[in-house]
Amino acid sequence: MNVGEVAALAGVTVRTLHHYDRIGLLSPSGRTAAGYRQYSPADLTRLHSVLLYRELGFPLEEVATLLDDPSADPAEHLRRQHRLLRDRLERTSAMVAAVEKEMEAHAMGISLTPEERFEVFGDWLPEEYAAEAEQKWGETEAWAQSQQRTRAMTKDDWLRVKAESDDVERRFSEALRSGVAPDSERAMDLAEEHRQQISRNFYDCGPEMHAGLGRMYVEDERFTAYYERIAPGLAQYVSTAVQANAARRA
Amino acid sequence: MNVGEVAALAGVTVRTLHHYDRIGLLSPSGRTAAGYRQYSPADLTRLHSVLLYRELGFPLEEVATLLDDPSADPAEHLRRQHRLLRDRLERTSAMVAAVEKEMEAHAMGISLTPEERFEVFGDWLPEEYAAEAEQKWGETEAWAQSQQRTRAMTKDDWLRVKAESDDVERRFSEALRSGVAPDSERAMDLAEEHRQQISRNFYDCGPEMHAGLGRMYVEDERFTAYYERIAPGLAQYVSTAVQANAARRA
DNA sequence: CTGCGGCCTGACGTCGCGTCAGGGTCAAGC
DNA sequence: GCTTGACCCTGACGCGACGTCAGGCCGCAG
Repeated sequence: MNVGEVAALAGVTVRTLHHYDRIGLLSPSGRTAAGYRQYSPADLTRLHSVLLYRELGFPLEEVATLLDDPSADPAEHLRRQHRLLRDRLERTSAMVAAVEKEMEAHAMGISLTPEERFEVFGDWLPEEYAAEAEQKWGETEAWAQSQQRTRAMTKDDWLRVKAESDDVERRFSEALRSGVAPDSERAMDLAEEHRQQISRNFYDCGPEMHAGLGRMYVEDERFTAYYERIAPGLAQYVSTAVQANAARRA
Repeated sequence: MNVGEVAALAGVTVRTLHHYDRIGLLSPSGRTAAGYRQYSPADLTRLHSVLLYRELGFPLEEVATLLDDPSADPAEHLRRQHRLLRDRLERTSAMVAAVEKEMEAHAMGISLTPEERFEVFGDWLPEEYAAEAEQKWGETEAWAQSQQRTRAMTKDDWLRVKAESDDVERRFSEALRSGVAPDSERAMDLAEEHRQQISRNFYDCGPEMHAGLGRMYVEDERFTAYYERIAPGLAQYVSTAVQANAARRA
């Protein structure tokens, strides 16, 4: 893909891509004979991360160090991005609530104290500060250990993890075949096991998030295909079980 | 208040306030004999709006035109800010969902298509574009009319609106006095009337938002005081009724 | 072979401040 | 009354992340 196409796809200008090239943040993996920039799928993946981190307020230089850190795998980035986005969500909710409070105060003819009105700005510092905090925390042992564990997944570990999930998937398909209802106790227990497995091995996955994944299993064809290849009807089955389990734990 | 205090309160640097002064975005309403900037409460209010709009991605010059527009009253700004924040909330949710999807895809060993991964960036353009859109839409008649209606609240209109809400508050306090349960049909109907009144006269207030307001009536002393001055126990009563009504309509 | 759109590389402009530099101000303590 | 240290002032330059030309090279449709 050449610059124009990438720019259109990612919703940025060509100039931005030029800039990222010059500062070494994202250099296309190839050039044509005429010097045209050629972007590979891997470049697009990187661009995606760049844009996410940028949106979250990181300076480009820091984005570069984050992405070029050889000790941070893709899953690590996804976890970080997820955390940062959830922070932002929380903060935005707080701001919405603050504005609603002001609306109501205004309607009633009450006026708020300045401290109160700025409090949502005051104790903020998350996104940008998150970078610093992370650097500081990056030095602590707890963090280092958790880093270690996820990063140090050897091929063996991966096979073990894969075996674990294969096991749950197999038991799901057995339950399906033997006519166990997807919203039954047994199916829900399997779903819960699935959730805990994800939390242990990949990322922190609460019931709410798990329910979201469940929906995806039937809404996105690729995830559907993944389960349907194991057994026909399994995607819908797992999806239902997962959502029933989420409802149960809520 | 002088610059340092304001800066600390609002969570910005002194330099930022200097900048806003120079570009005429926010000039303190007074100076001491020695030339020290003196910020009034009104200045703080303006600063608050400035920071909100800035956070939402508006260029400062545009913020200035928004705030200096004599045809936009405070309520108008609150409505706009509320709308923009909700847009942002939606967008951030979409991004969170996208990241979760990628996490799951990654865990399963599936890879997403580039189009898909960028779609949350692609069809975006809300916040910044919102400004443009607003300018374009600002020319349409429908918008102009709705502007007219809210802005054109004369003293008479205000009195009528006030009478309306006084009426509901009075009927609430009657219900309270005569022992009608706050989660009864009657109380909930009053709550619903309250909600529709707000929507008609002030801002669009859905059940969910109304429930939030209800919570505030007991959590924030000023709102509590407002209702308690009408009748003791009314704050809690209205709060319960409002939330019961919200639950009913959900 | 001639447009015409897309790509290239400088190079300068812009926005929203950060960061000194050089100097007055003010409340506190000696 | 005088110093001292924190806070304030006004330039003025710097910087990050691009926007915006300018001048020129592809590439392919007609």
